[in-house]
Amino acid sequence: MNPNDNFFEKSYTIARQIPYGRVTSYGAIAKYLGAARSARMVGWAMNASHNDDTVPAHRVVNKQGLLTGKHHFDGTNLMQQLLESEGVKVINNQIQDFETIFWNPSDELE
DNA sequence: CCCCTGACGGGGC
DNA sequence: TGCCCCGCCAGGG
Repeated sequence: MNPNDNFFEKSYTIARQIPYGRVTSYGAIAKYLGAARSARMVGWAMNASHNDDTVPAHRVVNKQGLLTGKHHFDGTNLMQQLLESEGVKVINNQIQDFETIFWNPSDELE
């Protein structure tokens, strides 16, 4: 990855590699980027990615598997709908079998 | 320029 | 196990 890319771009690069039907967390991305304590910035990056439809921001949730960012999508549960359309079960903002579908960039990427 | 907030997470107690 | 506090850093008031 190009080290000259800014934090936002790096976050997008990782997010774009999340496989269909899988999810990861803000912290996992931050950690992979070498900024484990800046998970909030990843959230900020996702917020700024609203214009960029190539970034699957709905596949990024918090470490518990909660859809904490659903309020930032259009409508009330667009984020949940997007996930469910990929086969991800969501009940009361909580992703089911979270540990099973969790995709860790630190494990899958180099 | 200072203060507060936020799609988070870890560590302390 | 759970609550609370603190670091992180970009933006807005």
